[in-house]
Amino acid sequence: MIKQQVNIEKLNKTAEKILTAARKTFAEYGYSGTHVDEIAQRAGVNKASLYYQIGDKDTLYANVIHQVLGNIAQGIAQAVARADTPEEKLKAYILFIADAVDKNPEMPPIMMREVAGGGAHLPQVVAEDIASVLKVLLGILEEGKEKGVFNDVVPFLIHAMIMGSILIFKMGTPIKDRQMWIPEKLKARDKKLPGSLGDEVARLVLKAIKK
Amino acid sequence: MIKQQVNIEKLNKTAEKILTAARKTFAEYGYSGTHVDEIAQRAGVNKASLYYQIGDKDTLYANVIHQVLGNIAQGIAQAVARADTPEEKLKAYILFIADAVDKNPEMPPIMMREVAGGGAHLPQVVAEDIASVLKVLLGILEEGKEKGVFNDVVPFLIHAMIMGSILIFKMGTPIKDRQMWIPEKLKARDKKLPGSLGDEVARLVLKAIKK
DNA sequence: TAAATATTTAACTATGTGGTTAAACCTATT
DNA sequence: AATAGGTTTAACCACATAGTTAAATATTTA
Repeated sequence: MIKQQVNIEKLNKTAEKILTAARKTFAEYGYSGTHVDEIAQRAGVNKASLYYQIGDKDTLYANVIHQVLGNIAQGIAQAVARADTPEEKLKAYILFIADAVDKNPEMPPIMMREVAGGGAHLPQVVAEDIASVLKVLLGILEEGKEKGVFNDVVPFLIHAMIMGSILIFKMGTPIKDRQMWIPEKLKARDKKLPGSLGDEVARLVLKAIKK
Repeated sequence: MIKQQVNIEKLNKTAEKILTAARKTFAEYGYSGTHVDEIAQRAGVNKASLYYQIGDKDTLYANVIHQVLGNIAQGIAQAVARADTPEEKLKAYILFIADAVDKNPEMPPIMMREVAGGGAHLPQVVAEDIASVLKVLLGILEEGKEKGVFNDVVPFLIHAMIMGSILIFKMGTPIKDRQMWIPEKLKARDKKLPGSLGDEVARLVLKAIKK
């Protein structure tokens, strides 16, 4: 599953159109549900051109997933570094992820399907990026524990809680709102999210682990 | 996408084998990634027999998803009813879900892919089941708020937090443990989950929303 | 401008996949 | 045992889909 990466810096117009179309299509239908013909059609290019510019379906997917998931790591590290206390660092961490998800609406479905599939087509580059994000979280939690502001927690469960809250809320809301038989109270209540999703998740998680 | 439901009560051996194989295969590869031939092969029956007993791929999937997601609703309501205080009810709620996931390892991947796909092939029966689960949670949170033990929260975000924590932790752990470049500290720490996953999630969520 | 190179295209191929069919094979009833 | 109804099966079909090819068309280089 490890395929060549297209140099994203020097992408021509055609390749850009293809990758954008691929990102949307993979996000919508998943790897197996996506047809190369549809990507070509959405991009407005001939299928052979797609193969010429990027490569086969696997390569296409590897590039998309790298583009979507790969570039978050360093951003997080920077955002966290700017904060002082463990509380502020954790808040910065969560806000950055929530913001990345906002700016990158294809990320939630792709990540969720990837997790659901056991990371079967995760290229190593991306897995390493994720690992580095986890390492940042681990550092924050340890510092908080040492300084006596956080309880002893299971780091990966905190990760699951943060990512899960954000991903499921993002993806679940449209489904919920489409269903008529959902109690009105629930819909009404969720409309008035106090602040951003990131703010709210940060509040809850901080309250959950603070001493 | 709404298809006939096979009467699960009076299932013969063949149909059972087929549905079991289908459940595993759909969980592993998702709807589009699953091939009817593989289900038949895993079940040890001829493909035509599969069509004779259950129906086409859509019907097969609808039955699987109903079997996996549908029967939780009433169980939750009962478990919650047995508890007295809102805190105990919420704990019972979370423990029941964690337990259901444990007993039903196909549930996490199927649910996650369903959410990722925007609930595109969710049969109405199942969607209604999920709605009733949400209604139970809403009741608990409102009671807690009225009695002054819970803060004012966004119910669907609490739902996302509970489900997200459980699903992502369950599905993410094997991926994480397979990756060599994950910090050893993280792996070691997670080995000693104090109590069950449900216990830990319940503790965190309760602490997050308690006044 | 002309040759060489890069890029795009329509048409094609091979294979995979969902679904069907008609015959063979059980199983129970008379 | 003979018959009828239910069940399974091998073989088959139509279509979809990933990937290729060789020619046509831009683009760059000399």
